Amino acid sequence: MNTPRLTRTDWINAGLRALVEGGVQALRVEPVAREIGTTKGSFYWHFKAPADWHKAMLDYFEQMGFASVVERMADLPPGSARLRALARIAATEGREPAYGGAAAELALRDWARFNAIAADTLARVDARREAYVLDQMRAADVADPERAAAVFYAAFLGFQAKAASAQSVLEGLDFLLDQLGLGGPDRSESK
Amino acid sequence: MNTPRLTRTDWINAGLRALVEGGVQALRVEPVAREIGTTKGSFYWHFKAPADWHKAMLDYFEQMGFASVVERMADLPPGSARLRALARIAATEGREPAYGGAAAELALRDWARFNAIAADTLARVDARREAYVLDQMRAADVADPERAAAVFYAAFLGFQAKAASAQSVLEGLDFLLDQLGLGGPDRSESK
DNA sequence: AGCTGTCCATACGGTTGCGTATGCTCTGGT
DNA sequence: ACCAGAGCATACGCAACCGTATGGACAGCT
Repeated sequence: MNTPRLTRTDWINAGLRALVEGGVQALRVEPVAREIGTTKGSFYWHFKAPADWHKAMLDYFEQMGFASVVERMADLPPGSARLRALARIAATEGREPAYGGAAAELALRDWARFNAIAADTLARVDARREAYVLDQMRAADVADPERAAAVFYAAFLGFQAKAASAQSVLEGLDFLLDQLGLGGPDRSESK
Repeated sequence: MNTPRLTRTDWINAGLRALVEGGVQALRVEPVAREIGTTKGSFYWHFKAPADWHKAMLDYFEQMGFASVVERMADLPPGSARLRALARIAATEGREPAYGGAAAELALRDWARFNAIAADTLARVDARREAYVLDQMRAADVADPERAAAVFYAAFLGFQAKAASAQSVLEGLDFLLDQLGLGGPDRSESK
C-alpha cells in the first residue's frame, strides 16, 4: 500500500484531485506534494515547471472528457438511443469517474477563464461533444438539429454548473428530448 | 476625478472587478488596494477582515442578480413575452451590467464551490430565478411547466458557462421556447 | 487657530509558495 | 558485493500576502 517512488501519472492524478477539491488556487506544488507524502524535490524531477504539469493534466482530461464517454455508447444505434443514454450518463456522472467527473469539469472550466491552454483544451472538448450530439440529432431526424444539439448540450452544462441532482438532470434532459419529438427507447429502464 | 477618500462600496466594486478579471485567486487585499490606488491601511479601516468584504460583495450580488433583471420586465405581460425577453437579456447581458454580468456570475459560481456563504447566496439567486421562470411558464400554459423551467434555466446557465455568442444564445433559447409551443410575440423584433 | 476624529500610509513580523542547488538513498544490473 | 544512476529530501534565497500597530494628514467644528 505504500508507493515510495512516484510517476508523472501520480502527480497528474493528484493535481486533478487538488483542482477538484480546492480549485485553481489549490494547484500548488508544495501542498500537493504534502498531500501525496513527498516533497517538491520529486516534482521538479518529473516536471520542468508547473506549466508542464498543467499541460499534462489537460492532455489527460482531453482524452477522458470525450473518448471515454463515446466509447461506452458504441454498441447503441445512432440517434435517440444514444441521446437517451447520454442523458443518463450526464445524470449519474456527477461523482468520481476516472478523470473526476462533473466536479473536475467545473474546475477545468473555471481554470480556462484565465489560462489559454486550458481554454483551448476545453473548447476542443466542447466542440467534439457538440458535434457528436449533432450527429445523433441528425440520425434521430429532428428538425433543426443544430439548434437542438446546442440547446441539449447547453442544458447539460447548465445542470452541471448548478450541481443538480441526478434525478432532476435526467428528468430535465429526458423532457427536453421528449419536446424535440424523440422516441424514448430507454424510458422503460429509467423506472 | 480623484477620490482620495474611499468607501466600503468602492472596495466592493473593486473586489467584484478583481473577481471577474482574475478569479478567486485575485481577491486579495493588497493587489486590489494597489489597483484602486490605496493601501491595505484603508481596507482594514473599512472591513474587519477579508471575510467581511466577501460577505458585502455577495450581498450586493444577491440584489443585482435577481431584482435588477425582473424589474426590467415589469411592464411586459406574464408568460411567453417575458420568457422571450429573458432570452434576449440572457443573450446580451454578457458584458458589463452593473454587477458584472455573465463574467461575474461565472466567477461567483466558481467561488461558491469552496465558500459556503457564496454557495448559499448563489443557491438563493438560482432558486428565485427558477421560480420566476416557472411562473412565466405557468402563465404561458406550457405542459409540464416545472421541467420546462428547469431546462430553460439550465440552458441559460450552460450557454453562460461556455461563453457562447449572443447570437447563438438567443437562437438556442428561442428555439427551446419554440419547442415548448410558445408563441413568439417578439420574434418580429429579433430580425 | 486649534482640536478631534476619520481615514489612510508605512513599517514590522510571520507564513507560504517558488525555483535551484546539493547530496543522500535506495534499486537493478553485473 | 559493488556501482551507477534514478528518485527524492533538505536547505537556501526570494517574493507575495497577511494582520497589526502606529503615526501622519486632512476635514469639520468651535
